[in-house]
Amino acid sequence: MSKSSTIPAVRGFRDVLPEECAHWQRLEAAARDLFARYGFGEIRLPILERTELFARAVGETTDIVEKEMFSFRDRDKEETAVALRPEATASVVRAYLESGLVHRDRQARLFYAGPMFRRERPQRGRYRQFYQIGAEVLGRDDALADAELLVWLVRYFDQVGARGTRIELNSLGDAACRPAYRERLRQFGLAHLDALCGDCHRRLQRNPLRLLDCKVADCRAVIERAPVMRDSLCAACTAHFDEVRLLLDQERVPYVLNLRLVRGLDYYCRTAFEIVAEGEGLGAQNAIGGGGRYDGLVAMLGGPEVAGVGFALGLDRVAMATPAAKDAAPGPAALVLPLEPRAVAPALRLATQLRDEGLVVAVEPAGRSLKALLGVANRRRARLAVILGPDELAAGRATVRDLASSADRRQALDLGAPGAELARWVRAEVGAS
RNA sequence: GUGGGUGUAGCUCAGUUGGCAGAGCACCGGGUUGUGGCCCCGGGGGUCGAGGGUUCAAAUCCCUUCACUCACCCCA
Repeated sequence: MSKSSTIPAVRGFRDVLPEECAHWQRLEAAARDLFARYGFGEIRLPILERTELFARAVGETTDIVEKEMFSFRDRDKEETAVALRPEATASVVRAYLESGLVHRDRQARLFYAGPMFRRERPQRGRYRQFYQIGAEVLGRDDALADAELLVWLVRYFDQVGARGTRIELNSLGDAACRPAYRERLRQFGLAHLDALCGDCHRRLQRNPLRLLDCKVADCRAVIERAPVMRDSLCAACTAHFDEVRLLLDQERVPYVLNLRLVRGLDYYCRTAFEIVAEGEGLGAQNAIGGGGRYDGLVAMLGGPEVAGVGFALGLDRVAMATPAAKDAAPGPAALVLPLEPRAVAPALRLATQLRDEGLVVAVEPAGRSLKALLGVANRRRARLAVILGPDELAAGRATVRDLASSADRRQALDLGAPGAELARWVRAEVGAS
């Protein structure tokens, strides 16, 4: 007689329940609408890719690839290493090349929405399965493309009512100027080794740029004096960055320059940005979006030299930074209440007819007292209770009770009438109440 | 991966120096033969996160473990 135990969800994985889903759908609908206006088409991508794709695109030595991927071997002959995608840009570029989009029209404007997976330690706003909405512009190396994305983001946050969002902007340089800067920064770090924290020692080995955004006070004091990327940008990168900023200023896109902004994925170059949400209980995970330019990525993934720029929004976090609809979901227009088993079939008949006419209708099972059923109707916030008991069956007419006014329309609803007529009657009652 | 906090009813939480497992809300039923909300009465619900140990006796003390949570790290 042992009670079987429940099976919990996997660590870091969670359910998004209807109430929260309603909020998410609003956020997604707003994004789709705005994407359409900016000429983006949706792309639906696989959730599973070859591990190699991310290793090459995101970077072998990034945390994401080194220790955060859900990676395993498929049971095919080659035992292919596959992974749940930790991000989608690599997939978009893979699809762009594989589908031949690259040949049809070098420029592509694509958006996607869906779950990503990273095996990090869960915390508020950080889940092992999280959702991103993202956009990519392929085949465009001009500053206009970068600026358009940022304008999109500002319009989006405005549209969904995200409060306290801030765009942080930086330029990371390109293949011509970044390596030299990277080396200068590394040398600087080595020269101040004993003043830097343990994390920074590791960063120095793996990704010197990361020194720039260390949060330890002692490190920051040192980093203040470190060389700045902006002073190391080549002429082309400077010109590109200046034009992006000029366009943003023209469109009155508010942003703050953050010369210490670094992005974690290897493929970023030139424009890099992050959207940070202040307050609103996001905790430490307050980056609700991020993106930038990745001009070398297409070539890295085996394609021609094609530029690209894009962003991703963390839907879980955007949801936390935007107000959910305050008023609870409205109840059904009518709740049909069969008082006895004989009334069940007519109840379903009636409900189906009304639903076919577009009304929101619910039906309760028989077997409970009228009192109990009306209690249900009240809790569900139904507008009308449609009562089907012995009297109603005999008369062929349902009693309809208006839950707000407590007014009964006894012998009111002709069960033999066609659906459209029933619906018209119900609509009139609901509208009149 | 590292460090801190918290796990008791569906939810929010009490639970004394170790001594019968509790409250509020929610749910179900009754108070009214077929009329909801408010009120009154009653009821069902718990392996006290899990496993082990100490003890006559453990929700309480000890160890281990899991989950959640906050920060680091990382990132959306």
